[in-house]
Amino acid sequence: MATTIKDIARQAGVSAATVSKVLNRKDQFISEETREKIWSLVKELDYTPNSIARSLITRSSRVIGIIVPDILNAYFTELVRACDQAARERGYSTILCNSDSDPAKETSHLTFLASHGVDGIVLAASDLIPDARLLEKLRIPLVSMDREVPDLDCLAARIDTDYETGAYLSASHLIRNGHRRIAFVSGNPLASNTRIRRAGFERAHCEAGLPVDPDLIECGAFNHRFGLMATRTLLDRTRFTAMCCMSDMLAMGAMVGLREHGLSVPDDCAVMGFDNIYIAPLLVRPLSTIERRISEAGSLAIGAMIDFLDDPERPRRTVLMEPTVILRETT
Amino acid sequence: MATTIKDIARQAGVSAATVSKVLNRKDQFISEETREKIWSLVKELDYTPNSIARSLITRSSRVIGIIVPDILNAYFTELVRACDQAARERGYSTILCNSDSDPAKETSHLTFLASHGVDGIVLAASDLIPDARLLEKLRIPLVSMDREVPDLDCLAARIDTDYETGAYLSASHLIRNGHRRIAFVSGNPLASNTRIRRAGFERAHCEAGLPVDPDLIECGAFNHRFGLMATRTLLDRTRFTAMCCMSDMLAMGAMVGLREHGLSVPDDCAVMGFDNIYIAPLLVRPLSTIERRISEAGSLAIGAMIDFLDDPERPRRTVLMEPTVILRETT
DNA sequence: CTCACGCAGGTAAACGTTTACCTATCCATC
DNA sequence: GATGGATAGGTAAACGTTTACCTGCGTGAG
Repeated sequence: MATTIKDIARQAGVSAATVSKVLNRKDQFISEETREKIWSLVKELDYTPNSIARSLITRSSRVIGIIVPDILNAYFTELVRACDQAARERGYSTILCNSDSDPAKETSHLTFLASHGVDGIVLAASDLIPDARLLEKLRIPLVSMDREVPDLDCLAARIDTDYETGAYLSASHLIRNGHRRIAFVSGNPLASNTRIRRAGFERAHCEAGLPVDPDLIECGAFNHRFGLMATRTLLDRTRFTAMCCMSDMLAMGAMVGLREHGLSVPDDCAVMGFDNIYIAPLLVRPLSTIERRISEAGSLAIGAMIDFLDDPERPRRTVLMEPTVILRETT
Repeated sequence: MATTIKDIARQAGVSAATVSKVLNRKDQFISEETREKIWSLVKELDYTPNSIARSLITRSSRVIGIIVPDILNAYFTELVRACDQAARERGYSTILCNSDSDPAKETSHLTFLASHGVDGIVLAASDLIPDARLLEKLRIPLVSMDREVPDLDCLAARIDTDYETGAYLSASHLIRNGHRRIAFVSGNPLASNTRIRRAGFERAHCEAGLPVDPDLIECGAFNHRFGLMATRTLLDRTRFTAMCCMSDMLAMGAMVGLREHGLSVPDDCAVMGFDNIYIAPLLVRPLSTIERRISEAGSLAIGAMIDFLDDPERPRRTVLMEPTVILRETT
């Protein structure tokens, strides 16, 4: 049986209310003597307040829920890590949920987090738009990252990356290097974060006076498995000298596919990634990529969330992060 | 304001107790009619029980805490993913904590998890032995993974890998391939999971009648940063034709170090990893390694935890997983 | 002497559930 | 016609906190 506030109160010869006041530093009207006695009992009995009981009454848990589509994708691992760290620095904790890009799971995580009384939810890029009705109903502050989300009044912030520019930079770099047939590999073709990247990819072609061959486009998912599959499909179907992958995980899969076909990177085929996950420089052939400052994004998300929790009236933030190019050895 | 059990009760014209009974399927003495009315109201009002209130009274949250030293290490990402999945399949959720191999953080996570009423804690490999007094006091079922932990009665299971054999297999493979000077890179030299691996490494040498040169040993941490640093140190200090890295992350760092020195893998220096993280085959030079079945380990951990929660009297399990060799292109 | 106020602390309700135990009705049995 | 066991459901306490409001007491001003 863990120590409760009542144990402290009894041993200190005061009421539970007094102990609570001291613990929460609302102790301006508590004598120095009582205060000291309480603190020393707290230490002695190793008392930790029961967060559950506290949450029940205060309706605040100082916990933030994070939903990502795939924690195995190193991008999200970094993001989650950054969120968690930022949260802890501000006295919050996080609960992680993995949706597998499955809307049903996402919905169930949303209700799970709600029933566990999280103070806010960070919803990271997933292919689909969440059930607006549910979000509306939960009334839990929400920070969306890199995804379309309806404009609810519980939307605390929106953290996005300028995908259009990122994809444009990636394609432009390859075009400048003389490539004329560039494959484009990205996630769910229906999701905005793929459509927008494709627009940037096409703009680069347009400005260079190059056509975009639909045979060079493969969209499906952002993981390495799809990167491999897409590369196999592309290699069977057509010819190209470079690949513009819209995530580093895709690029890693793509390089495996190229290797299978005996093609060397970057001599036979250049590869651009996107995200600059921490593994990118560790691949034995370090990956050229687009830097996205994952940690900063995670930190921003949590910061925005907590700011909103502190003061829901403050104007909503929407941050658009500018990507930059990192050149390594694959291009 | 979320719907509560009282809202349902009022609208159904029954007491909250009745609703609770129906919801928890303790409804043998509730009429079919009432039961249906309640369920339909639950659907209609989108009622989800408040887990906090429930936990408070039942003293069970159906949440399992997981503490890992470094979520960025792909090994732990996979482990956490597997734990989470296994937990969800059995109706539990997980809360993740990252200790950065810092005993102080680990302690604070332990009390955090306790105060949030988790039903159990999975403590994954970290360098140090946790504060036994604290564990003893928390009385929360514990599953330890790949680490030394005092023999408490709240220890539900211990999931370990046969590191001795793993390291032996790794070194033996390299010795069979004709290597005579093999570097050994591992984590914290004081931790048992490094000492044990070193024993296996030495046994392989012993059986082959080879000496172990202390100059070839570098122990520090299991991440890729230390892998890189250790490789630089080793290259400066001595000569070797192979590296026996005790984690894949170390191997990834090592390969970067070898590359810096213009050495090619495996021609100039062979590299063995340990863990078989999912990234290993994605490195452009796929990594030979020791397979550890991370997912199975995670799943076992959670299974053991929940079995223990279901029946604390059942005999404790200690599982020792046997590693196997996976040969790819780095050796 | 009264009043008001500052101080130190107590009282009890509340948060949303679960659950042990109680009540009331009905029907069959002796 | 009393007893008793199903059946259907209600009552209220409990979980561990927080917090609005109350109670004395002492003291200084009027």
